[in-house]
Amino acid sequence: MSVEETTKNYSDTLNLPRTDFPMRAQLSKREPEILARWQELDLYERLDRRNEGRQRYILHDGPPYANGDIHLGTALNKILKDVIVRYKTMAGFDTHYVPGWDCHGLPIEQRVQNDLGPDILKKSPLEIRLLCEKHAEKYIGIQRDQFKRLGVTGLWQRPYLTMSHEYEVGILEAFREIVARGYVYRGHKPVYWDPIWKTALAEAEVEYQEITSPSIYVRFPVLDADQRPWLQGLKNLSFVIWTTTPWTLPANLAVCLHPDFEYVVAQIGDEHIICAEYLLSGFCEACQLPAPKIVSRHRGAEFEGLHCAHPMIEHKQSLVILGPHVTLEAGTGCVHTAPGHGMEDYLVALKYGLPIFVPVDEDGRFTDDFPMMKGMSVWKANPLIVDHLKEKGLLVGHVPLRHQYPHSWRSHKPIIYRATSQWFMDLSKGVRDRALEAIDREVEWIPAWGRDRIYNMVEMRPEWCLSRQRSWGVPIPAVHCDDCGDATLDLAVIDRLIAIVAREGTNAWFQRPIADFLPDGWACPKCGSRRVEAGKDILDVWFDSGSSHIACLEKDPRLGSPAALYLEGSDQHRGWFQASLLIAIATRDRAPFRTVLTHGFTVDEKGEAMHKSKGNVVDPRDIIKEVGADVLRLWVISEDYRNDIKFSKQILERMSDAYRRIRNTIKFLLGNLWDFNPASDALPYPSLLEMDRWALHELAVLIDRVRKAYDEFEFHKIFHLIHGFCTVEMSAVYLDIVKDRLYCQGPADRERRSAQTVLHEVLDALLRLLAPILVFTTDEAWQYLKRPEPSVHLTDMPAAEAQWRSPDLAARWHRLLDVRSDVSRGLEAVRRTKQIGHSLDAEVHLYPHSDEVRNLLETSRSILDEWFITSGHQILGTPPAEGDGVFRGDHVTVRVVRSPHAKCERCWQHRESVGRNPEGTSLCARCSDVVRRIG
RNA sequence: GGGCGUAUAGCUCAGGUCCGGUUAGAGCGCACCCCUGAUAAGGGUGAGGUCGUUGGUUCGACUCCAACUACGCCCA
Repeated sequence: MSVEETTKNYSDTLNLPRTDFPMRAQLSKREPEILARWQELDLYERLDRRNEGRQRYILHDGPPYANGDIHLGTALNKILKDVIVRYKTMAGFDTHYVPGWDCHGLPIEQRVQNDLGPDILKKSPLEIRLLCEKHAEKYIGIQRDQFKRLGVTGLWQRPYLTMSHEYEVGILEAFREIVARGYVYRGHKPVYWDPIWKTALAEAEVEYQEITSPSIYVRFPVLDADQRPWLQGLKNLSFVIWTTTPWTLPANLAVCLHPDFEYVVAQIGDEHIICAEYLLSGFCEACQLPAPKIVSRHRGAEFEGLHCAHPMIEHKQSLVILGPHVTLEAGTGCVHTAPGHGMEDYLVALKYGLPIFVPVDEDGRFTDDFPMMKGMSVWKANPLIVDHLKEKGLLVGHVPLRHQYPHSWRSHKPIIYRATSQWFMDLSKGVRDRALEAIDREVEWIPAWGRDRIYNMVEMRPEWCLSRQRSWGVPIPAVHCDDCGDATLDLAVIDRLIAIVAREGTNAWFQRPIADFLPDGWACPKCGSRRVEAGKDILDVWFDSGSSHIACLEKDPRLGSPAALYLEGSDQHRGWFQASLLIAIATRDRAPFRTVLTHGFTVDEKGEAMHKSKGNVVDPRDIIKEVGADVLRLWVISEDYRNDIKFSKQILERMSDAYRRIRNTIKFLLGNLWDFNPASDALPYPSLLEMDRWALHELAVLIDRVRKAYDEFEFHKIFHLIHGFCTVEMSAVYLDIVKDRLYCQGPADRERRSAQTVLHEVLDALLRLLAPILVFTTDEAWQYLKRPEPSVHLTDMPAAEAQWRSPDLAARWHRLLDVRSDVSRGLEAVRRTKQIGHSLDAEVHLYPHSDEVRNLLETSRSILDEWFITSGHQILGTPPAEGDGVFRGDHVTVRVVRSPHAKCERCWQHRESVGRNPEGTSLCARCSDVVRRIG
């Protein structure tokens, strides 16, 4: 018999690991198979049924927009939600996760319009709406498949859609309640306006092109200089403003100054002008004025309340006001303010209670409100206005300017800013204040700074403009009078609409005659006319999604509002969280969520945002194809999502490494449990070897910490805890050590069963703890455990047994780990000299540095060889000098020598007993005994 | 320009927080070594950080203060 064959034979007597659980994951191939199995199992239904009746924990899904494929950020968001939902489910809650989609809105309408091209002219709003609906349906299907592929579980067959009839009813009910409470009013607001198409445009529909505009400096003569002692006696005193849109001057109502800037009164010839000091010289140069002489300096705030003569309209005045939006980048620091034609002008006008004056009609022509040029287009009026100013001596300078100016994406012609009639939600009648109160009293914000963020936003935001001049959305059921032009919101009309929408959807508003929605004999409340038509405006889509707590949560008896948790990106402090909060406050007088959790944004390795133009966009589908959804999920939880979440090639490689390590640990555990039946083979806790009880203590610590991290949404800690446990406590220490017992002892020996008992507990806990994260891998492994539950997802979170926790045991074994580290370093030093290879070739002489360590070692003698994986040890007295196999560690000095004994061919330990057995084999006493017993 | 954040080894994270004080930790990766009975695995040792920058307070700051820079989100 050759040596090789002998070795092989002894190999056969070992209990080597056995499992078909593959080392290589091949997730991109295996995951779809597991998904199919879940489908067959009806896993979601089983889970959902199991949950029914338990305490609720409702994570309410913020609906993604039903347009395009999912991106990395969407994937991250859904994975985070899924981890929470799955954890809470396994922790004993009824989670009933209903995903949703946001279906209405401009992006889809725009896509449809683009596809239609010029044909759009021939389409009615209703036809456009049908195309939009189709588009949304298509992408809901696409995204749903992509989410499922990520392993996200939920009620995919019955999601909530903001365009469903049921949901639309909910939106209208919310709107009705807000109308009923008197929070909706008609007001004005400037919008981008295309005078060619006579239509409002959204920001996204505006493109910028370079044009030449008249750039003029205009005097606003001060009428009441005598009100300020420091202005008295100054001749020809005026503010000077700068504008590139002379046509907005007729609509001027104010001159706006920055309260904190330094302004000067400057003398130029026989006149005095007021402008920001910083801009004085530049402006004089531009207007080719002689050098000014500074008369006095004042803060902007000191001019507030003065009046100027209106430059275009006789007997009209312009008020001097203050605003923080004034800049020193160009002009004079005195800003011509026309609230009907500029967003900032509008906002500052609201503060001062100025009217929103719009002397321009939908064709871009002046109205009766500016009789001088009535009927003339603003573009034609521009030069005439400049001439007029020159005649009146108000023009200080005129310098044509090339600059970027907004154009319509449809007509490609310059557009104007123009205030139009809109519906608003009134925040001033208590809604804002109650919302602020709720932010502090009713909601936990995670991270805590989310509170400051949304609080400031709600506090500072303008009134909510609810109306949009689009087709794809929920109609605002206003009735417009043909005679007086008044628009009315009538609860009876809304109720009729709601009843019809429940059956037909909101298309009804666009296709049925208005009479269907009017109570008998309905007439315009203002003029009594019966000639009326349906309003064409739709609701802001934020109102759609912001109604979800009514349209989704309140409608489903399994859900209910408020929800336990909303979880979205931090952009939603302005978006969904705020819309939801305002609607809930305005209709239910409370917040719709108890906790709001936010995550950051996915960025590239440099921490920069992902943009198509930058070419750093990552498609989650590519990652899934390359490494699988479980690795992607592992990445999601490994990063602290409260900050920005970085993604890079390197990070993904590290994640794949980490995944492999976890997978291999699972494989090793499975491999050593092939002949272990927990019911009959597990040892009771008191019968376990001490080292094994220590391992259980470590497991208990892991379980406690991981569960705490789950409960506190600190997922990245879970990654580090579990990965560290697999790598350090298990692979590097416990599993490495326990291999001897597992392989070499008799299959049913106490030493082996004790270790297996622990391995089984570890594997069981590990799979459950990881189940919400590695949803595929843990379930794949679970099948090899042959448990009654067909899926790990139908089990509960593990809980550590109280008796496992033993701080005394832990303290003792942590000291032993310290010594082990010294021994390892000593072994390594000798290994470098090639005197030993495997640590089993060595015997270690230990010289403790303290009585405490000596005592520790003396009382641990029976396990020291196993613990160090060496062949023999001695505990000795005075440490020798360092050098030649002697290493001075932190706790012991170690001398490493080659074991003088022969090597057991079975367990590879060097033992005095090797060969001293009746059979005459080159085995140690332990192994010859085992071999004899197993025959 | 405003509001809210972030900035510790190549990567992912700890920590020191409120009471500033000896050599700032872990895992991964990397280098080198060992093993070949977890094997496209496993073990060991080791090298990596002026804790974003600059000032200030202090006997002493990564930790306190200020300014700045970069990056992110939301506004303007």
